Amino acid sequence: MIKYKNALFNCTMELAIELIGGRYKALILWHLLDRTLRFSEIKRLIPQATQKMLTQQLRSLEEDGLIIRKVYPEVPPKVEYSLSESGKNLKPVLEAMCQFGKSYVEEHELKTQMLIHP
Amino acid sequence: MIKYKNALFNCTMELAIELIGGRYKALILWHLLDRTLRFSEIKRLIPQATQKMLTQQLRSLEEDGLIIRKVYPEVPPKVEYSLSESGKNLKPVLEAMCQFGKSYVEEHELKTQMLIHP
DNA sequence: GTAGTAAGTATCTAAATGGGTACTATATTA
DNA sequence: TAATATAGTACCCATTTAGATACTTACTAC
Repeated sequence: MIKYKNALFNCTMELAIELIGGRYKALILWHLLDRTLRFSEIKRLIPQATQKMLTQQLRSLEEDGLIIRKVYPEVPPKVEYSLSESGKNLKPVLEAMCQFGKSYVEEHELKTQMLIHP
Repeated sequence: MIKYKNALFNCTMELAIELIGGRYKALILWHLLDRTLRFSEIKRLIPQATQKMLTQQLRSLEEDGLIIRKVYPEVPPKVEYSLSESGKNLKPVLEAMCQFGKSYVEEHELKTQMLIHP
């Protein structure tokens, strides 16, 4: 039994789901694996998420100590997000997920189409 | 770009999240990694989920071809769930998640307490 | 003849999630 | 003088998700 933030988890798997199971969390972490990103860059990388959603997910990831939020006291604002040490531990998970997705696409012969980006 | 069930995904990671991101999906798959399970066994393993939720998640996993549902024409009913070949490809993901959870518990010194089971 | 069983479905309600729009700050640019 | 840029917050509404409860089937045990 694991206690975290007034919730009980029966196994580490349940805790892991709680930590990275959010709507866009794994995707954000995946992008941060490459490098530190500004808020606007994340928004551009995940256009299907609204600004509110991104802010929410980023705050949650920060609270759980998976990412680090660095605010520069400038105008216009500049905020950089990067992976914490805990967050970096997610690398095997994220890479395995990506690999699984790839194999799933191949097995199920999902049409992969390139779209020209303006 | 990947097209799956009338939805578009920008990368395999997004698809993977769609497939295993549901409330109890990863947990169900994790338990099925060990062995085939009857519905009632899954219910016992994940008591925090209602029957409706479990049925829903299991149906979704079946639709996505990650698990196999075998119904025995008996009364009372007997239904067995097992991993498909696609589902078995999730093993590295699930094991990495579990490992991450473990390291997170250690790093953050979350009290792990044993509860006596009646 | 009643109770219990396994794996559900149906229905209703409550709570969480998500989207849209408007608003904020202040320095720089046109 | 007005527009632009960034990283938000505030508010309202719609949708989705989740929970609780009752019901079903047909066989077996009591």
